[in-house]
Amino acid sequence: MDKKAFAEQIKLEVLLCFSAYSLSHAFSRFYRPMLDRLGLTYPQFVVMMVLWENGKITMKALTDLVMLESNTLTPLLKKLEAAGLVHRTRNRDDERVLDIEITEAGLALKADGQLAAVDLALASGEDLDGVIEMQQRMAKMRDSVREKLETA
Amino acid sequence: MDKKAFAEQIKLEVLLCFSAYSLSHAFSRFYRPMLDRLGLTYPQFVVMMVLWENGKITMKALTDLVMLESNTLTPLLKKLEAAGLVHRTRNRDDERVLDIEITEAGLALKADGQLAAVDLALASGEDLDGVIEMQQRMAKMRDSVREKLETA
DNA sequence: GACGATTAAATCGCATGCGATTGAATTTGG
DNA sequence: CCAAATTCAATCGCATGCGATTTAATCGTC
Repeated sequence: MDKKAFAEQIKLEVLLCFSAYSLSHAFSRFYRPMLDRLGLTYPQFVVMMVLWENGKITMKALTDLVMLESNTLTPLLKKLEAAGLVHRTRNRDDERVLDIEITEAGLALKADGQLAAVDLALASGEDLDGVIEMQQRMAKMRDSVREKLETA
Repeated sequence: MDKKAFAEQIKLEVLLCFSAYSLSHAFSRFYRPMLDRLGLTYPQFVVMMVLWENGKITMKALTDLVMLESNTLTPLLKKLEAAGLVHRTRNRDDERVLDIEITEAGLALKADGQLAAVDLALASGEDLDGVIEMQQRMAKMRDSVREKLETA
């Protein structure tokens, strides 16, 4: 079958990208009740995961870890700051750099937040080995796609 | 190790949900140049995939297929209508129902759109068997998560 | 047939994502 | 040393997602 004939038969439900897209939304909807109790949205939770682990980080390093850019993270971090969970300060040595540091109130959420992360991780319907394998393969696929985008 | 001790060690990079989240964004960013040439965003492309296959569909059926709600799809469909790719009409038999039908201009994008879908499907770094397996497992996981959300 | 319950879509508000641009600080090359 | 290039974060505009609510139409039960 040539590419055109194959293309005519392709359907949304078999597309890899749509499975990833709809899976990501499904997780986000599933997590909402638990994250609501923490007062966090899912992207805010992702940022807090980084801060619970690292305590302090620059904007640049954060963009690399969460794979989002400053145009997304700046408003999000301002909301976290308004909620009292982080401090945002300019770096003394290089004024271009923004330092982000978790506050006492942010640290106070750590235990509950990390417990939530575990509960959520176990809610996928896969067994533990399956969860680990799928997580690794999706991460590998993501890195492969990102690699291709860079070298394009 | 108890749950609390396990939770303290958990990191963003090993979370299943974050792999799905970052994979979905990676696909979206990777696809953008090709979708730009079609004049579509990724969610618009998803809707057009359904319409290229079905020609005509109700809003209700569309929300089930793409797993998004009318509050997301109404503005998106109005943009597609403004671009001349779809018609939106009220159903004669039941005025609550919105019928969505692809136009000639929308059909004219079908061949290019479906070819794009094939190119994109092959860009993940997995071989064909791996693509199919991952697609199926992600879809199964998504359905499992959605099932749990419903019964919660 | 009436009327409360249900269903479908739209509307509103808020929080992302991200391309494009801007502005400020630093680095680099001559 | 200094101007151009680079880097970093912020800003702006637009397009999602989605919870909550509203509006309109239909259904179900008496």
